Amino acid sequence: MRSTSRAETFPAHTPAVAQIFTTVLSHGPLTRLEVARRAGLSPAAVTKAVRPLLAAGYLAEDADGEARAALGRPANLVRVDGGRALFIGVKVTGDEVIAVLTDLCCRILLARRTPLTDRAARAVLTTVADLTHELRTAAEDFGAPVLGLGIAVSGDVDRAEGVVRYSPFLDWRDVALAELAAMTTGLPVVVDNDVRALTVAEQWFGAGVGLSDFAVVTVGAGIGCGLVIHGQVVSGAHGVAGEIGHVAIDPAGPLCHCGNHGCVEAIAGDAAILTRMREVTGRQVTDSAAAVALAHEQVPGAREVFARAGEAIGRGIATVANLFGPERVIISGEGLAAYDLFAEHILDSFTAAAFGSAARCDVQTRPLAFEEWARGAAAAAIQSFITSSPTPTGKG
Amino acid sequence: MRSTSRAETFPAHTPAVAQIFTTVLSHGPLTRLEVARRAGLSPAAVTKAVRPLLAAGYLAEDADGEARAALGRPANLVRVDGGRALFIGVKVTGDEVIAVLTDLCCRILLARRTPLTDRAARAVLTTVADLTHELRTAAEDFGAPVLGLGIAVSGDVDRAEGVVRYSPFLDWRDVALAELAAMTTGLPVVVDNDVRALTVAEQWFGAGVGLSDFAVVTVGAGIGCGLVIHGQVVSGAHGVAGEIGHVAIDPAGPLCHCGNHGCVEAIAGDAAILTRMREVTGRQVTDSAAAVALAHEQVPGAREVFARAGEAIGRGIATVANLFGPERVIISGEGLAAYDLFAEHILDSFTAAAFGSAARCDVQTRPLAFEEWARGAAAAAIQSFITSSPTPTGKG
DNA sequence: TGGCTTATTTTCCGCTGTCAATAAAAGAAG
DNA sequence: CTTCTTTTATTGACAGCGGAAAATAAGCCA
Repeated sequence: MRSTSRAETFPAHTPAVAQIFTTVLSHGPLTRLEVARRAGLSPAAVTKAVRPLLAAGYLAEDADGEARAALGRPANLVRVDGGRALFIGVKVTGDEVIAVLTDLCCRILLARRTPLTDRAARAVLTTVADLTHELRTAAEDFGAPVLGLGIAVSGDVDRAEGVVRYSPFLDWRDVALAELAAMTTGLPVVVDNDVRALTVAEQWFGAGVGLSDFAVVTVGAGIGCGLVIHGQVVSGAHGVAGEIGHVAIDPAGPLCHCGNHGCVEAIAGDAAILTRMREVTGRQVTDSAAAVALAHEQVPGAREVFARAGEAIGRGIATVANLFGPERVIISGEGLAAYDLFAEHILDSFTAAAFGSAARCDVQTRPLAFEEWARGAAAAAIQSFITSSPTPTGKG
Repeated sequence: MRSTSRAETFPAHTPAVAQIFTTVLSHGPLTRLEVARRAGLSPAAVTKAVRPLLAAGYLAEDADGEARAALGRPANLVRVDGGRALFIGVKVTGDEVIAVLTDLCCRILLARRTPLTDRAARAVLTTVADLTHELRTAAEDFGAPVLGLGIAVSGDVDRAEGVVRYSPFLDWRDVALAELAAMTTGLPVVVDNDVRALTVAEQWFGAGVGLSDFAVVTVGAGIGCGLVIHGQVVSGAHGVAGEIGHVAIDPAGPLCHCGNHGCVEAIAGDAAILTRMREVTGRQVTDSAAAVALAHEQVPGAREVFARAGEAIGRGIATVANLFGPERVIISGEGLAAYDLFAEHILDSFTAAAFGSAARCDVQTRPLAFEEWARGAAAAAIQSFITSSPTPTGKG
């Protein structure tokens, strides 16, 4: 997180405050007593932590809960005032930049997309700055300040340093994106890997709320995976983790760009599906939509291409489940457009390949709108805003 | 942890004390200043935490460090007094029970093994109790009390509850082993999965010291894997994790007892190697030693069997590395007896299959003496002794 | 014997979160 | 309409942890 201007910070002077706030953020309006139970604190601590947050406007008190227990003093529900602060999330792909404006509860207020003609860092930075400026201007209508900018990039990203180590799609190496973007926008900036950002969004605002161990699998051009273990997003000792796309499941499978045979991505990635679809049907298929159409038109062999892809994904998920035993796996990604073609095969092969209790893992799917990646970036910015302590506390 | 008698407990009234103690335990004798730095605390806090531990005899002060900086007041090294307390670790296999007596530093003082004729829980319990009694009697010579008993069992074990949910090798289901053993021995008892226990031993006393993300892979009858992520051992939401043995790497591979084809264990487990060795050489091979001998004798095809197994293990490890990005992978297990036949193939296929930075993961091997599994159980007991807080502090 | 340097201890001190008591806000009971 | 009961929220005293800074200790070196 870099910032040039002295930006507004979150008044979380103690871990307990941050924890209480995130509890309210994730679990909707709650009574103070309920918050105390969920956060493992005493009610007194909650009262004390909530007061400054109310005063600062980050929390609000609902007049009254509708459905009330007949007896006793009525409870006052505490909720996050989403309108108190705004955030911008940006996803940079090889072709375009997508930006969203969200509130503190990570609800999307506005979305913008701009095609990208030049992938050089400088050009991308300009586009990001322009979009940010545009959304910031629009944000004035909402009467709340924009307090952070999150940028999601695929590849090897060092979030702590704000540096994109290596992004194959953009052909970037060691770009200090957070620092550059902070200078041009004047906002605190978080840069993170796109899948990890999406995982943060699920952890705080999605299907991962309340779970300490889950995985997010994204299906699309690449096959990615974000892991949350012990309540924390896994980044890997060398900054890379969750490479489910390059889990090799079939030595006899097609050659992957990573040099191995039978990676999940080499079977179920968009490009792989297109290639195979061309081989099988003999037709010119140039995009995923066309491939899906062929399958829906019952063109001979077309469905089998998706079946094979689904099977590969299912086996990849089973591998994840066998290795760390998540409570839930959330499947998402642009590739889900073809989910009706996949679903059964994913689940079947997952069930077959999951060992013992790992099969008890709950496999869900979640549609992924095009702005969702950018929302992930916003979630990362929100997370950083809340947890980045104003007091310089090191961690061992 | 269940205990019938009021056992001696560790005076760790605050997390800082436990952390300081484990720092000294893992990182050998240290000056207080050094401990403070490593634990991220102030020197004052260390002094305060160390005092009661010295008084209770768990820590001791070395008169003086030999190699001293020329200048300034000489430092006083603080170390754990291993002789202060003893622990017993027991590993139960299908054939025998192995027990070790260790000191607080998890150094093995004595080891015993007893064949197992009856796998019923009652019979095993009797054997465990006998061995425990024997070691406790012998422990009197060391002039320190035995403060805990750890039992390691393969299969699905719920450590928190002390229950063996399901152990295929023993054919146990829902055996409340900790409670039973605590009743018969009067010691605090920890029951854990064998691979997890071994992982704890590596984390605290072995090659995992100081690492927050690493994996332990065991090669033998089964292929197992213990994971430490974010400094904690991964247990999985349903109590099962690290099933690297049932990661399927080749749909065309041999049928595994789990019902899938090409699991790592179905290629590289002891039984798989023996079966394949018989097929390839046409000889009667009944144990692993014989298989290793054939390979060493250059019997045609024999080396290839091990090569194939090594390759499977390497690919399994690469899968772990791709998904979690550990800093290190420690390979161990009885199967390492054949390591010279494996090594190259494991490393080659790991390097080939690891994606990007995952290949930077440090792959080590570590010989595994027969008592090592039991030592893991002792490590679990030690860990539990130190971290189980006397004050009932819940965690959310 | 001073001076210098580094290690350890001491002495406050702020701060956090708990405890126990109290206030608040209803409906229920008389 | 008052009083009781029940549940929620708040208050204020308090204990304890860990930090900062200053003091002290313990050697080397002139």
